[in-house]
Amino acid sequence: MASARPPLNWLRAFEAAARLGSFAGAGAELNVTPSAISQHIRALELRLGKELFDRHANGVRLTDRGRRYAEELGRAFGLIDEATARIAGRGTREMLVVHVPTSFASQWIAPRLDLFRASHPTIDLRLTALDHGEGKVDAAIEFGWGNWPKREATLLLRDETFPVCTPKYAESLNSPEDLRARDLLHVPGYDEDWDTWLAHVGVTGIDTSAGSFFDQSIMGIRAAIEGKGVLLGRTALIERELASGLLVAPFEQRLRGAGSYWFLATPQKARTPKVTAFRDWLLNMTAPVAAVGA
Amino acid sequence: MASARPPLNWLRAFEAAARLGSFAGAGAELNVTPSAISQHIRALELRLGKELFDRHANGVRLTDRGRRYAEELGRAFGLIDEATARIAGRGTREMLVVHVPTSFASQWIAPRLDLFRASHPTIDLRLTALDHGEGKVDAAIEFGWGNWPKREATLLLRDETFPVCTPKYAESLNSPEDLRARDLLHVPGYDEDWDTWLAHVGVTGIDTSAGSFFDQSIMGIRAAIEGKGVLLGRTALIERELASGLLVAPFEQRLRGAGSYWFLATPQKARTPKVTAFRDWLLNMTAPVAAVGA
DNA sequence: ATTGTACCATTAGATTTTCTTGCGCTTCCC
DNA sequence: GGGAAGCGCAAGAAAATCTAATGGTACAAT
Repeated sequence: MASARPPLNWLRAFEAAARLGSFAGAGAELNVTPSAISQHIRALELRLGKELFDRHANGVRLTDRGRRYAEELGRAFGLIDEATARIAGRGTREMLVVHVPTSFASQWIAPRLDLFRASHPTIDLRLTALDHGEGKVDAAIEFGWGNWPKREATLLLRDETFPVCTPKYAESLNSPEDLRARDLLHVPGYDEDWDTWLAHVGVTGIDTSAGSFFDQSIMGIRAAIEGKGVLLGRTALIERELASGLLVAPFEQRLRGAGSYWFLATPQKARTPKVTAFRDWLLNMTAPVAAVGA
Repeated sequence: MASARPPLNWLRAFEAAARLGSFAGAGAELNVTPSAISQHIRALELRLGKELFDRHANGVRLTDRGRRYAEELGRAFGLIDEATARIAGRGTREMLVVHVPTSFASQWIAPRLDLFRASHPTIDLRLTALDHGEGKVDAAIEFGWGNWPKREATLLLRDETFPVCTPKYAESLNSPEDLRARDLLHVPGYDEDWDTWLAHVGVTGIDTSAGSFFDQSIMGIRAAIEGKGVLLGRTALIERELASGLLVAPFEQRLRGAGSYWFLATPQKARTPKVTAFRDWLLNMTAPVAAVGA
């Protein structure tokens, strides 16, 4: 009878406190303060009309009743964990759900996933480009300026913007002026676009309203790889293509943008081990940066 | 491993939907909208990386995986319910926690508890005078004007205020002027006090700053029963004493106050069966009144 | 073919639940 | 005597949950 069941979060707090022998220990396991645990257990006792712990100034002790209840709850939670592990098919592994731009996921994270898996075999990643609403994902990676409200923002990558194309396409590009006669590939949505770059290198008279436009960088990258034009690329998303020679930078001028890629998580989520582990791994994979609390 | 466990409320929503075969059915059982169930299950599937339901425009169908998972979760929740029933010692009975003024609990509810228990044998009551903070109690009974924010208020009792004392004490009280030479018993905190009543009956010159003062009506009632003075009593709290003759009203003038006793619950709590049952019972026990949404 | 009903999906914002913070207290150890 | 550890409490902040509104589809009834 669901309606006689106490709130499950209270039971979770109680079971953890009983198993670990302290509110402080339970708080550490559940990533909350001991005060939160105390309030849950107090509420549970109010609801049940029974004392589960004897209170002492230097710690709590389970009552006999509390110990029996905790044992049974422990078995129930064990069943839940086993069922979840069986259904998810990952044993003691856990899922980390991250909201990431498609291009960053494909171009930057996917090529390194083997490294993450090797160093964190118990964490499965789910990268989603969709917005699932508040609290449904564990963390996010966003491009911007780091000033998101209510999120801890950790700087991952500063980007540089510069033209790229195939080596063959580059043969006819000796100076930026040569872009006039070529197809420009655009990915709108950033402050740095063809106008910005051309102004940066002091070239005028090129029609930047022409060319092909893509909603996502990865589409433009693919078009460039297929030799369909010159893409205004960004470092983070094409470093493998540059390294392999699939794409080259026909000019050496690069534009340092104001935006960067940031790792975002709410303070509560940021404290969970899997989020911490992923963030630290990302930081290891990128240049040293300082975390900026937003 | 607690950290790989999905949020328990998501599991609860999923298990109910699976067992009842619809999101609408699960919503009805858990007193939430089907939309809430839908969002929880979607989030769970995101977290697990597995589909638990096949979606159809006219309803959902469990996948095989979903059915297996729901069966195991059902067993776990069954363990939780059994353990809770064993510890609480009330089988399928459930606890209703109500925040009530001490005097109202003792003087009005307690004398009728047998009637409530007889008509609702599956609901145990816990009456508490303490404030346990938001969301820790299921409902409240308060004295006031019915304008609490965010609470559904149902009028229970309008009160009348008038002097009461023992029959023996009343022998020397032929008119309100006779109160001048007697001990007044006060329960401060109401708009209607001795000053108000005396003004109401047109009597002046009685020192209402003298006498004994009690923080709770039940103390004053006991003092009156012990013949220690004349209490300015209120209908709801002394009807049994009046009926038994322990206390009498030496004068017939009664003061209709502005305040009343109200039954309060948040809209969410108000929808739960046990809260509904208790409120309806209270209404049956009191004069017919109209519910006022606050 | 049309209409009504039932159900679920999605998004934005409201509400509720949960949690943190700050402070206070006690016990125990050094 | 002082420091460390632990829990309690209340107020307010943060997070989680939920509702409302709208839209869509399938199916049954007409």
